[in-house]
Amino acid sequence: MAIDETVRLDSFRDFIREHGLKNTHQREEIARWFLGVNGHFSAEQIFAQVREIEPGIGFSTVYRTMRLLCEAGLVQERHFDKGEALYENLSAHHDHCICTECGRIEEFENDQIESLQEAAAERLGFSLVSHRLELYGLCRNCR
Amino acid sequence: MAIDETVRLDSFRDFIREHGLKNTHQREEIARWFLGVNGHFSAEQIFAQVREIEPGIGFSTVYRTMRLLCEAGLVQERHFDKGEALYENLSAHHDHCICTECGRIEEFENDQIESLQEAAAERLGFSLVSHRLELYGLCRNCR
DNA sequence: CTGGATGCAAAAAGTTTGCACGCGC
DNA sequence: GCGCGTGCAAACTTTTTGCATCCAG
Repeated sequence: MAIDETVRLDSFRDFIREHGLKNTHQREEIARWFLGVNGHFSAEQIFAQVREIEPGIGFSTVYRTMRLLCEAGLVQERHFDKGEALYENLSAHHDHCICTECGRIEEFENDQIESLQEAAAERLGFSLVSHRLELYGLCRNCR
Repeated sequence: MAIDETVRLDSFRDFIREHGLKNTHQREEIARWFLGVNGHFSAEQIFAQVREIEPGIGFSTVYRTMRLLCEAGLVQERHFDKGEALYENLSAHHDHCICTECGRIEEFENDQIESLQEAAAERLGFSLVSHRLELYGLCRNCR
């Protein structure tokens, strides 16, 4: 995990360099923090966390850097059932199971479902690029 | 479909009455229009359409009525990959296949996937209430 | 008549943009 | 030094709310 984080951070630095951009302090700190966590965070949460490390940081820089991380293919922006965007590290693919009561999010993967999806898209004449599967229900503690 | 629409409209009227609310002109027109269409519409689109029938209508009334329709279980609010909310009639369950190029949305259903989802949720200790499955890809015309 | 519903405008919430200054390269 | 990046504030977009008035029951 620490290793993976380092690899991903390097991959972000490469992305920056390859695109003729600059590797600033702020980008470095946002990426370092975000690539090291698991879960789903809003821009506001990321801002709050990174501000503890880099006090002068601005909101826009968070948005701008998160967009960069998305373009670099390291992060994905998601909209669960609210309007607000949540960012998530993109590594191995997985789907989400969300508790409607307490908001707890579990991740899972299921190859059988994946291949049925592929087939379903094909039947509609689509070539499948990606998908989104979210299960909503009550978790162990809430039901 | 015309029959179904009438049933659903009556069901909305019942919901209103049972909750001690009032069956206003505006609610009636919004519900009548929306329950009669297929597809996914933003508040703005609904507003524009209903305004042709009921010119004086306000934006807030659209939002308020759509919320009522959701509470009545007749409509669902969805967020595809943008922040903006889209409303959809909730009748038979189906999932969505979305073209990332032209935005075309196809609906489908697949019982095999449904039961695998049930099993996957169970394995995580969740009792499944609902789910959301969206396939993204290129449609026949765009690929 | 009376309380909920409406339309408007203002406020919120979330996100983007313009701009002058600052700092990587 | 040049030009991209930053922070700030203002603008924008989408949705919600406060309030005076209106109208359904």
